[in-house]
Amino acid sequence: MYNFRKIEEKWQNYWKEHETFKAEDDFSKKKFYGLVEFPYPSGSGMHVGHIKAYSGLEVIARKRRMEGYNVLFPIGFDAFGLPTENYAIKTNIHPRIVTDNNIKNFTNQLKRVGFSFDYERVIDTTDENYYKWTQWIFLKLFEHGLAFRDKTLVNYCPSCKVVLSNEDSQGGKCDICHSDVIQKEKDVWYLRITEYAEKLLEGLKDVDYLPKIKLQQENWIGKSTGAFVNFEIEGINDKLKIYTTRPDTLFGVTFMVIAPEHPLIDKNKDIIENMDEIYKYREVASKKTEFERIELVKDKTGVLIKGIKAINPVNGKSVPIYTSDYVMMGYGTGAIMAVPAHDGRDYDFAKKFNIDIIPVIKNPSDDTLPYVGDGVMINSDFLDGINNKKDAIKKMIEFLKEKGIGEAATQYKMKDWAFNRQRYWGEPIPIVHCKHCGNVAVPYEELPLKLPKIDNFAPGTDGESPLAKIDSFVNCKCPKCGRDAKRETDTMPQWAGSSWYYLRYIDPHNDKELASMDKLKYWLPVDWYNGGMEHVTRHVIYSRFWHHFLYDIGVVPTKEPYSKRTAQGLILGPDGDKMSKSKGNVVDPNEVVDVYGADVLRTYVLFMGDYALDCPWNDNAIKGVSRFLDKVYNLKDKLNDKEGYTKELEVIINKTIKKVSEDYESMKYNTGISELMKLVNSYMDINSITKDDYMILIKLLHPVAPHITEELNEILGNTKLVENSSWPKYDDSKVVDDVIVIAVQVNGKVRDTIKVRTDENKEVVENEAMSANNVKKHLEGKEIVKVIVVPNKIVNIVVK
RNA sequence: GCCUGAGUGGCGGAAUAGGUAGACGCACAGGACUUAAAAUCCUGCGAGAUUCAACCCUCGUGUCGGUUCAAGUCCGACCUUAGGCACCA
Repeated sequence: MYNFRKIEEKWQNYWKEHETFKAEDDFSKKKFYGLVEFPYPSGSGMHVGHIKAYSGLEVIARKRRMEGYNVLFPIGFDAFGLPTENYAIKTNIHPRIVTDNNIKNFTNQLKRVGFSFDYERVIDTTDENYYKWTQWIFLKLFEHGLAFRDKTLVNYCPSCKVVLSNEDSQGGKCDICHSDVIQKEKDVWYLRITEYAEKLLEGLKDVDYLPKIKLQQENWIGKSTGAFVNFEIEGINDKLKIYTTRPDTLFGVTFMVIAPEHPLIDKNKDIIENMDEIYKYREVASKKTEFERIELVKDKTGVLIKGIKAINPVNGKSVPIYTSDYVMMGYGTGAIMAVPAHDGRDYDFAKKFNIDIIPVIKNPSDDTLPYVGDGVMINSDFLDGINNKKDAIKKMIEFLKEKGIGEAATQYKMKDWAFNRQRYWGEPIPIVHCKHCGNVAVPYEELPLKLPKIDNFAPGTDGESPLAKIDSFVNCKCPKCGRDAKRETDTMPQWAGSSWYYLRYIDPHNDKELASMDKLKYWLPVDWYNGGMEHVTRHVIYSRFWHHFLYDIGVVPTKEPYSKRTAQGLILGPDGDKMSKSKGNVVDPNEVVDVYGADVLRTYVLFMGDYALDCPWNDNAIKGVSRFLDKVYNLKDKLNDKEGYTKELEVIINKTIKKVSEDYESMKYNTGISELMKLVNSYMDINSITKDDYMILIKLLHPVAPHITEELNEILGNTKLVENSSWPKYDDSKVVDDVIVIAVQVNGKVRDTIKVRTDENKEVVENEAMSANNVKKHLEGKEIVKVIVVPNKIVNIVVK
């Protein structure tokens, strides 16, 4: 085995000394900005999953350097967050110290693997020079009315007196003390991301994201089109506004449903006859946890509101109004028109409460209801006989508009972004609450608003942040009127720092602005962003939102932050399960580097399977990769420049360059590496190889296994790094063999193979095929119906 | 329930403008080298039938149908599995 320890240490030191991977702000050069998701520096150190995630773009970054690009390939740390805070609570060690140690540990590990990051540009979201600008962006959002305070219901544990996330309160029980979680009303900060829903959706058209990534974002944004329709309330001067995506089915409305919290109820509590019953229902519904709501999907509950009725504006029919928790206040108008014949949920409800069901679209196959498909309108007056989707929707919307009872409308599922946590280890929200002036922004020149040093990180009582206990932090003067005021004590969520970090890499030490426009203009957009599928909705959408906003206020020069986004698959444990400490199937990258070296680890994580798919770790398979690199190294003993190579080898080499180049670009690293293995096998089969041929292998392998290739390059007497050399080119005329083997089928079954010249004319090929030994046998006594010759591919003889 | 992927040897996985299924690697078996082992090198390796042996033959890419000279690949219906969304009107 080659001495990887010595070689890898040597080259890592060399790269560090010579700043080999430093990105230059030289605007005359063509640039490539490759981005990987920066890690959360957890106490348990790096995971092999990190190695896989970074190795993908590492290959591209190194290839780009060889192609002459000025490459920015940065790394940093997303270091605010709960695990560190919880660890601090347990051990009473300050999160700052914990974070610094973890970052040190991560950095050492990253360097041991030899990633070509520019360590001059490392950022840490918990650094006050960084979060100063996170706070700055928040203030800009606040200034533009996109950050606001509103009441919401949060999961609250009355025993621990803390606000819990959904994850920490599963099944309605507090994760820590197992008592019942209640829903508590609280004032929280929101970012108005819904304002950008359309722009975020629209922007997807201009970027190159994997189709499944675009789809997930589209679903997350959840645009739907339909109409608002106003229903009169019988006898009183009031209206019920509903949202529907199916205005075509208006004639099929047999009842209305409103959310339990709908204001119509309280507004009319004097005429409603069964308020007691409704109050009771409302209370039960509000206590239902998320979990129960999902479980009880099929069992519809609700209460008929007695005393008020709605009038269907298209036919004047009087219909009952129910309240049910299957309609939610947070979407549309919190009220729906129910068409049980053509909606599954309305149908279930109607069956349970014995309500009329009137079909308005003919089910083309049978009369089964509910029928949610398209078809011809029936029982619908002026819509009868036309197709619902093609014509009825349009016609109905025109009708609604003309009569002034409704209009076309668009809705989004996406909700505003709840932007605060009651925790210590996060960016302080730079707002002061003043009795006289309300919520007042901390002046820009006072940023960063530093996180005060405290000793007790446990959450405050009554669901408050630990910061609420620090009087010297809380008590302050109102920046506007100068009177006594109190600071906001909540901190920002972990998503904040990661929403703009790619901008800071571009100009990490700037203390005047978050990044200079000149540099942003040169480096943006990120050319290629790779990361996990789990961040495709939240993180990527949040950062796109911030970027769009920053574009609108003239801080960044592009609309979209990332022009391309890909995602890698997980590395599963050797048992095929997701790696987790509790299962004991976690592979430590350090141990692999100790035994096999960094180059083997890097090569293996890329070779183990399709980069985009999940794949189990296999302790044995890594040996094959180790053998491969040994062979590459040992080939140096076969060097002999005198001997010229054969035509056959020339084709193999050209084909390899082509295939490897293409495979790297499409992240098919596994087949790219297998191609290199084949090339090595070809080299092994001959007596000696030339330096030129060896260099091709070294260069193609370099992005994957850079230490061994730099070493071999030096052994070959080159003074220029492989990293600074050029990517091999192939000759298009030399990627095809002169003679190829093609299969001959009889009735679709392969019976023999023949050797023919490439692009040989059809007649010759046909004759060859007919006279192949085993083919003749199958043709005996049969009548030839047809002969199909596909050039350079196959011959198929059809017989009877 | 809806939306996405994925189902191919003992294992990880190759091969899709339809054209020799199983590249490459692992594991395994036999051989060479060695006092021996490790390492390395060579050979074999989907299943079955047949044969002294080879050729040859049959079957085979989750299931069932279909289109085609030809289907892992296209179409229809389903099954399993992973992930995402979830009473979104």
